[in-house]
Amino acid sequence: MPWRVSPQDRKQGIPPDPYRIWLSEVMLQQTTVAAVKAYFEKFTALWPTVTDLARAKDADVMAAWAGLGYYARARNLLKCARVVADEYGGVFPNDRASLQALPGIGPYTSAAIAAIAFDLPETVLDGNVERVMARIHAVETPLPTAKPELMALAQALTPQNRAGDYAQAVMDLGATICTPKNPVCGLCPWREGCAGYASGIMVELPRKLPKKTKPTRRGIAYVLRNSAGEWLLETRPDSGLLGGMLGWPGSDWSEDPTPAPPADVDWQAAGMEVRHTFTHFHLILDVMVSRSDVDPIQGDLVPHHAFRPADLPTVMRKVYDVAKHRFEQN
DNA sequence: CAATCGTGGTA
DNA sequence: TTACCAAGATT
Repeated sequence: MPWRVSPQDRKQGIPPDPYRIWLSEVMLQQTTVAAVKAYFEKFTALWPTVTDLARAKDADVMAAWAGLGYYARARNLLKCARVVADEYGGVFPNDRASLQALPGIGPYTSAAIAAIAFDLPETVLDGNVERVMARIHAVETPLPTAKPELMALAQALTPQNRAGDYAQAVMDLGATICTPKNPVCGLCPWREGCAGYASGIMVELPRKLPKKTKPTRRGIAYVLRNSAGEWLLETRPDSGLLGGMLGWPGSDWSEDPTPAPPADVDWQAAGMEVRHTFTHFHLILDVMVSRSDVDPIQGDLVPHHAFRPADLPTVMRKVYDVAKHRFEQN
């Protein structure tokens, strides 16, 4: 993983870069290593230091984050970089409390940075550690009720030395051996001390409270391109779903959406709907397209050369794909 | 504190 | 096709 200190660097006494540890840990929140890698490389290439990131334009950071999800992370990332640059002289604070006071850094991330970047004996509790602790101690209390109990167990095992390496080792174990499904107990170095394995219930742990089913909402998205090749787009409000991201104007997303065309022109149905699933609902979007040169009621016209579909969040890129297909039919 | 907030891979 | 899941934070 590109954010880890290589064995050679470690041997030469080269310490981890708190900026890279912080950036990787924020990107890894609820996100797989595979998805993060390319984004981490892109961000560190564009902005090698926290001071560079602090000077970036908001729109550039949001565009670079597009596709990774949980966009509040990107807004908080930039806020955090600016606090570190302006109030800490570009140097991350090296204690748990100061770290957790920064935007976008919660209990897990503050502990991870403290342990991994500063070699402090803090305990990290993420989904991996929860699962490993629940299994080796056969904790049958369901999550999230079990969190305090699992934290206490994790703290009891955290070593005073190299807590960061220990934390990463437990997370690696959870990611590769002690996996949610089909754990590879035959290869596990902790098998002999594992109460879950001994009683044969390891696969069922950690238990979780049942989840609610996702409702389906509908909506209408409008894609307009004028004769100059400009696209009608809008920057979404800073808070809420897809906050701060670029998108197509549209209706509300609800059981029965009200049409809200962003310009009083002739709209054509694209003929194909877009389906997308968010954290807590399914969305079905009807796509309307138009070629016209009327002044828009809402949104901004973006020149063709300045518009990159990759800057859109995924649901909006799906809308673009459908609209593009429709435009190319004529 | 329960709800909100993305996406892509996988069984 | 559907549901579940992944190195959580914020309100």
